Amino acid sequence: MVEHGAGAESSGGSGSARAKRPTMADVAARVGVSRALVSLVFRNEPGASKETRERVLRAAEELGYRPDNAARLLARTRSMVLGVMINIRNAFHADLVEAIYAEAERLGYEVLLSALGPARNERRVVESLLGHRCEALILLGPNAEDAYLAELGAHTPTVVVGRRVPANGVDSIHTAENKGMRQAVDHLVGLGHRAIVHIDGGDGPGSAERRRAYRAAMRDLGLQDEIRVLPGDHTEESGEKAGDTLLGDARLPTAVLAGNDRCAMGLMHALSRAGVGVPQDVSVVGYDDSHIAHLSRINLTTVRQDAEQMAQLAVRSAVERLDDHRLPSRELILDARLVVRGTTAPPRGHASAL
Amino acid sequence: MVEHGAGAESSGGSGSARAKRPTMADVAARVGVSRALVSLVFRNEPGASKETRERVLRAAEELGYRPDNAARLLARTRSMVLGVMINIRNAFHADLVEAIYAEAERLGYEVLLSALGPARNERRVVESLLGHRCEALILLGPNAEDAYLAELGAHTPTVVVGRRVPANGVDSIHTAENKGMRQAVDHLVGLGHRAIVHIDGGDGPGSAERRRAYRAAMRDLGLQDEIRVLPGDHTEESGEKAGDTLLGDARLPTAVLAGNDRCAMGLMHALSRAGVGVPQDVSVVGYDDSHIAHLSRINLTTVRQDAEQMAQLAVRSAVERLDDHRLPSRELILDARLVVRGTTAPPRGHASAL
DNA sequence: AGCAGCGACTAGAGCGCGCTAGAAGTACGG
DNA sequence: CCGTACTTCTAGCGCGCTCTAGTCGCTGCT
Repeated sequence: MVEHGAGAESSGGSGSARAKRPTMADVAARVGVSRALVSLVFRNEPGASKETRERVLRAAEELGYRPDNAARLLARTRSMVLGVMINIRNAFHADLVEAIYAEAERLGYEVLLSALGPARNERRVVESLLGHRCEALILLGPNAEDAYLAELGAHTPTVVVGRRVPANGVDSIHTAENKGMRQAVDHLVGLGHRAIVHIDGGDGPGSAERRRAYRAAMRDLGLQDEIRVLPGDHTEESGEKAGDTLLGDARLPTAVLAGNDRCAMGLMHALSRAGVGVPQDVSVVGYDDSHIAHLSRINLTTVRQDAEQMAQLAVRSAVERLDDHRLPSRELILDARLVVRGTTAPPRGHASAL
Repeated sequence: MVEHGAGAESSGGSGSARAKRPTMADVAARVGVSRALVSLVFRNEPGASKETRERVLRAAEELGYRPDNAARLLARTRSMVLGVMINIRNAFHADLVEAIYAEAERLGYEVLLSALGPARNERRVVESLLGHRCEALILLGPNAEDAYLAELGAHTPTVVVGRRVPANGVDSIHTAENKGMRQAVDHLVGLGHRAIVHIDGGDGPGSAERRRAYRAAMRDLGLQDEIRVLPGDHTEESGEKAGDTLLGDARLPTAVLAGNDRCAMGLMHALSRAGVGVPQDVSVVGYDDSHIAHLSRINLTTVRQDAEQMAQLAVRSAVERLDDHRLPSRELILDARLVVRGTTAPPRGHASAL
C-alpha cells in the first residue's frame, strides 16, 4: 500500500477552522426575518412573499445552509420516512429498492436503507431503522418468525415483501408461488424430465410455499416417487452445497428447481466445476428473475417476479396503513410467470416431443 | 393480482389505538427517577447503580421504549454517523458495504446508506445523507467532478473510494490501476494476443487511470498500433453496446479489457448472443473482482481489488479526519492483482507458447 | 366610520434527547 | 464538629426545527 500525503493543509472555502453548520437562525438573522419565515420558505408553504422567499434562498445559498433532517424529524409530528431492510447481496433487492425510491418520492416520502450483514441480523437492522424515526417498515425477504413480525406490526406499519405473513397488522406482498412453481414443473415435465429435484429455501421468504407447490405439482403429474427436496437457503453457497450433494450421488437428477436465482447461480457453479453441462446434462430453474438472470452468460430460466409492481404496492400499502392505522392487514399476491431462457432443455437422450 | 383481506381488526398488544411512541420521560416516570438517569443508563455511562440500571431497563422493555435517534443526533454534539453513497446495482459495492458496516461498528459509528438511482443523482444522495446529520461521507465510486468533491470536502470529511481525487480536503482510496491494467495486458500478450481493445469507463471512478495505463502498457509492449479504446461506462448496458460495436466491425479483436466487471458481463452477453465464444473467440478481462465474478458460470478473469481492506481504510480515514479536521488529505493506493479465471485463453490458432 | 378578511410575518412552546452543574447522601480522617 | 471525597442522582438549558396562535397593516364592504 502506498500513501500520498497532500502536503498542503486542508483548505476549506470558509477558512481554516471547519465552520459549524449554519442553522435556520443564521439564515434568518442574515435576511433580517424570523426563523419561522425561513422555515416556511424551506417547506414551500404559503405565507411568504415571493421577494422574501428569494432573499431567504439567496442567503441560505451564501451561507451554505442545509435544513437539518434530524431536527426536522424531531419537530414534525410525521417523519415521512420509510425504513427499508435489504440484503445488499441480493440483486433482486436492488431492483426493488430502485422502484421503492421512485414510488416513495412520488408520494412524498423519504427512504432510509439498512442492510443485513454477517454481524447485522434482522432485529438489529429493524432497531436501527426504527431508531431513525421511520414511520413504517418495508422488509424485503425477512427470515424472522411470524411472531416477531406480528409484534412489529402491532406498533409500526409493516410491509413484508416476498413472503406470506399470517400475522395481523402486517401487510405482505408476494407472488403466487404455487403458480410459479407449477409452471416451472410443467415446463420441465413437458421437456421430458421426471427426476426433478427442488433445493429448498430454508426459512427464506416464500420457501415454504414453493416447497409445497413443488410437491403438489409433482404429485399432480404422477411423479410423487420422484419428489426430492434438498435443504438449502437463498444464497449462492447453499446452491453450491446442494450441487455437491447431488454430484456425490450415483445418479444426477435431470433437472433442478432452485430456491431462488442466487441459489441457482451457486448450483450452476458447482455443476460446471464438475464438468456437468447446463442444460445439456442438467436443467436448472431459478426464482426471482433478478436483473442478472437475463445476462446471457447466465441466461437463467427462472420465475419472474415483477419488482417494480411489488415495490409500488409495498410503498403504497405502507403509506395507506400510515394514513389509516386501523386498516385490516392485507395480503397482495401477484402473478408469477415462468421465463424460459437457456438453462433448461430436454433431458439427455430424450427425443424432443411432438 | 389477488387481494386477501385479513378480516379481523389489526390487534396490537397495546389496544386498538396505536400508542404514541414512549419517551425517556415515560420510562423515568415509571421507575420514579429523573430523565437524566434514564439517559445515563441507555448511554452506558457511569453514574447509576446496578440496581436502578436494571429497573430502568426493565421498565423500558415493558413500555417498548426505544431511544430516538433523531433526538439523540440533535442533542449530541457528535452524531457518530457515517453516510455512505452506493450504487445498489454494483455487486462490488455490496462487498464494500458489508466491510464498512463491520469496521464502523468496531469504531463505534453508525452507518447510513443512500443509493443512487435513475432519479437520484449524486448530489441528491449527498444532500440526503448530509440532511441526516452524517458527520462524514464515504462515496463509493462517485462520478462527480473534482470541484464538487472539493467543495464537499471543505466542510465535511469526505472519503472517496475507487478513484483518485486531487482535491484538497478529500481522502481517496483506490487501487494501483496502472499495475492492475499492466498485469492484465501482460497476461493477454503472454497468451499471444495483440488486438486488445479497452472499453472505457467514461467518467466512472478510476477510468482515466485505467485508460492511461492501458495505453502505456500497449506502447511498452510495442503494440501502439493496436491501441483502441471504445467509449463506455461502468454498467452492463455499456458493455453490451460496446460488444455490438465490435461485432459490427470487419474483424473482432482477440481480447477485450472491460472498464469493470459489470461492463464485462454486458460485453459477454452481447458476444454470446452473437454466438461468439468466450474465451475461444474472444478473451475478456474485468475489473473489480466483485463476488459474482468468481461464480463459474461467469468465471471472469479480472483485476482484484480488496474490498475489505478498501472499506476499512475508508472508514478509518473518515474517522481520523473527524478526530482531527486539519489533517492533510491523503491518497491511499492499494495493490491490484490480476486474477486469472476462465474468460481468457490464447487466441484462436495461436500455438501455446513455450 | 367601523370592521371583517386577508396576506405577510413573528413569538414561543414544544419534539426527545444529551449534557453540565450541582444537590443529596454516605464515608472517612482530623 | 467540619472538611473532603466519592457515588448517585436531578434540574434545566439547548440542539435545530415545526407549528399553533397570534400581531400588524392594508383592502373592501356595509
